Amino acid sequence: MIDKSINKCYCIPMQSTELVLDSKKRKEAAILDAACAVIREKGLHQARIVDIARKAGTSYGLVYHYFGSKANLFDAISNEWWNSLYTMIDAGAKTAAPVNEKLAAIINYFFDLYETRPNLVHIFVTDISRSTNNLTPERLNCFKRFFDRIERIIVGGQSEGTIRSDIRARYLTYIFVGSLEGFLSTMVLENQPIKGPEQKQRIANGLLEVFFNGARNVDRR
Amino acid sequence: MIDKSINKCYCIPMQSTELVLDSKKRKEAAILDAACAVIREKGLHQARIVDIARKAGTSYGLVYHYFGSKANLFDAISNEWWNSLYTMIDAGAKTAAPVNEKLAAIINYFFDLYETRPNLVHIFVTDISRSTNNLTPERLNCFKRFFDRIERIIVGGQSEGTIRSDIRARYLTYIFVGSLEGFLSTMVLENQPIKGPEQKQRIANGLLEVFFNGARNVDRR
Amino acid sequence: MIDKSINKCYCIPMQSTELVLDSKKRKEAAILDAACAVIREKGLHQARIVDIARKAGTSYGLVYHYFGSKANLFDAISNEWWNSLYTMIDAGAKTAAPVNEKLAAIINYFFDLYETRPNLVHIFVTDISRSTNNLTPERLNCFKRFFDRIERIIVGGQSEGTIRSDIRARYLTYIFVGSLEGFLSTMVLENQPIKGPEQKQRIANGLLEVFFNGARNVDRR
Amino acid sequence: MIDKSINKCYCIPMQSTELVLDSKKRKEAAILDAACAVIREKGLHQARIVDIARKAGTSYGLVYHYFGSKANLFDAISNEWWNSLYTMIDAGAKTAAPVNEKLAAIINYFFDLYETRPNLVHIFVTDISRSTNNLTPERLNCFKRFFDRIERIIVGGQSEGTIRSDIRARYLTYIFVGSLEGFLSTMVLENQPIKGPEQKQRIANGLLEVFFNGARNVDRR
DNA sequence: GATGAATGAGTGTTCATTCAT
DNA sequence: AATGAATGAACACTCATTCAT
Repeated sequence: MIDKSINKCYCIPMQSTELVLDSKKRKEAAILDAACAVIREKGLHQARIVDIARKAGTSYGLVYHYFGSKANLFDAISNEWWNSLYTMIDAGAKTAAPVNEKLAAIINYFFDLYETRPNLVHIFVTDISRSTNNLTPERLNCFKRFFDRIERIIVGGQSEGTIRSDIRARYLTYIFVGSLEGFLSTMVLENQPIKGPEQKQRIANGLLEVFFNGARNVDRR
Repeated sequence: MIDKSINKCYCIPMQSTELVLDSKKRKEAAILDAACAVIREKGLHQARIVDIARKAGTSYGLVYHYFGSKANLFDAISNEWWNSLYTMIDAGAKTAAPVNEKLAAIINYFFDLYETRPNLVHIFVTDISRSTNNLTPERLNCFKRFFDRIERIIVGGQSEGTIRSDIRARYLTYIFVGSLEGFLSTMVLENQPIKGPEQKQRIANGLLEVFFNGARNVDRR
Repeated sequence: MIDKSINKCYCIPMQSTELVLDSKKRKEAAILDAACAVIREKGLHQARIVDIARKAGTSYGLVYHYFGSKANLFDAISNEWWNSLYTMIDAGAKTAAPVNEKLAAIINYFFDLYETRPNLVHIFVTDISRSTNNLTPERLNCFKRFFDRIERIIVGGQSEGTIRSDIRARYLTYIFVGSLEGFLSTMVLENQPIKGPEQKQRIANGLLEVFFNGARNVDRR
Repeated sequence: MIDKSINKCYCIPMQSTELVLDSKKRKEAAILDAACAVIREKGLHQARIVDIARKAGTSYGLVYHYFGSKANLFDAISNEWWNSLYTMIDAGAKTAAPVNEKLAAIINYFFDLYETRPNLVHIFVTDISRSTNNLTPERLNCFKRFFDRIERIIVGGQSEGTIRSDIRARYLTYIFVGSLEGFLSTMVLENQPIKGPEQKQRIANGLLEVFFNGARNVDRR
């Protein structure tokens, strides 16, 4: 259900079916990969183009040749992040799956991505989400589009009666996304790897459980 | 229950009972206030010492006279944030109040602070929480101390049987803090003021409701 | 006998046999030359990188491109000084020339250099020799290596019986180098040019004469 | 024969005969002492007024109250150095002592001073002698006056026939002072203390011996 | 006299960006 | 396409000096 196309690494997959992946694309991908690694390590502002180029095995002139500016380079990363995310959510939204499955898919998407492309998730949590530097209206919009999509799912749940309507869908959206990001942030900032699929499942279940059924001890109800 | 001492503004309270608030403290406070405003507006990295000084109505030399370096200045802000937070939580923790009240107090603390000192909350959401620049072990520790306190409250709830024990207290902590931060982030980044005490109450209730009882529509159960 | 390779100017020799002296080396040399001039004029500390760049006809950014820092730039000058000096002494030391000729060669080296590259000699007398700023162990070592080489020559003289052994070779070294530096310092600080080869010869002879035979009037002995 | 007044410490001698040494003088002396210590340690340029004041146990405002500026403070040290030196030489010059005794007195003056006030000698060797920063005509004049006095002594020796006249008195002056400074520099820069009066005597003798009789092995003559 | 708050000129250094080769 | 030499705006920070108290 989940589009995992984002999981593909930027750099040349060894067993690529296309025999000729032209050098241009290859370099571009190497630069993007390197950019993710360096930005993750140092943060967007401290990430120097020279470092990125060096890590990508090219000259820094080439970075400008391909991307024009540091801002553009970051935008390329950002856009890829958001587009993958939107695509994934939209693909799920079309299905007739119940709300909890749709939300589960989103949670899994993030955790899967954290395993395959931790740098990107790190950048999302830090420089994409919160940097005041980057707080252009355009960038805020990316977030709104994300929230809107989640909200639509939740509204869907409210319409079909599976989600309570006495709390605004927008608020529920913030709570859902906030919880998810809370987990990701901690893992990312403390550099914790996910220890096996069971832990991933446990966390995902915990998130969904609390979101749907709350933290209250049922025995006492 | 909640220690609101942090709410006092750094700058000279107009109706100060102490007639003499020595000039030194006054300047220091003015600089801290200005720093919060500028850092909030531009982000830590883009905040120039000259701007802060100008906004504080002093020369930039004085900023160094008092704080020694930009990093120290930011640390002063950070420390004040964390210490106020710890103090508030600890004060609440001592009481015999039920878990939900303790958590409500924490939620209220954040939302009240957002009204009285929005700059500080903004900085928390952006530069204190997420900046990779600042990811020193010491700064991670501040976060851990915060989480540990929340976790202790939740463990308390698990012991007394009001909070379910089938989900790790640490996970519940991430969910609780994440939800709360989710709201704050949105308000902060979209520059939304809280429209009156009713809205604040509605949000706070929403957060607690979902955390304790979940988003599921009870009718359908 | 004396290796005069150091006498070559950093900047492009007008009658260079190599048609292509790549621009990179040329700029680097121009910067070093300019650095010598500015440091000589203002002293290491007062020498501003901007001045050096301007005198070299480049931007100050390029100075950093090539040398990384002011300290590195100064080290480059220093190292060149010391290496040339060591090379010269070592070349002379290998020969079977008598001690007085070896010492004469060293004296001549300094005075020749003072004519061809007065800036460098000036810097040696002031910033290389005496600056407390620069008194790192590494820099002291450079001096020690210089003294060790002179001492070895003098010990050679003591062994072969031409130099008295009742005074420690180390002391004689200090006296020899001190006398030589005494002359250089005066010329350098008073900005005196050497007036023709006869004066140079007279000074060199005076130095050697007194070092070997003393200042006492022989008639009276 | 040698005026050792310079040896007195700036700060209050415990057994002062004047019972009341007014606080003003005391502070001034403390500042001068501290200045010597700090300048010796860091070099003139790196010596901060704050450091000097702190070491002197006063506020930096007071340094300005007494000395007006950093340059003045350094001049006070410089002047004291030169005046003591001139006084000492002039006192010796008036006597009918033979040249070698006069020069011996000068050598002893320096080495004695190195024991009692090493900081001052250090500053002489580094910042007074060689700093290009300080190369004002006035400061060069101080040196000239020193050299002139030595030259006069040597000319005296040439007149009375004890010193050879085939080498210019000025050159002999450079050689004498250079040798002496060569020793001092080494001791100062390597932070070597003089190990007892015998070593001091040995060095002084060596200097005079070589200056008068040369380094040549007499057996071979 | 004594203090230290306040000032701001001055400078080393970084780094995105341009462009000739 | 690819390189890296060259540029200069921008900024943190130092520290001598002034001056109100």
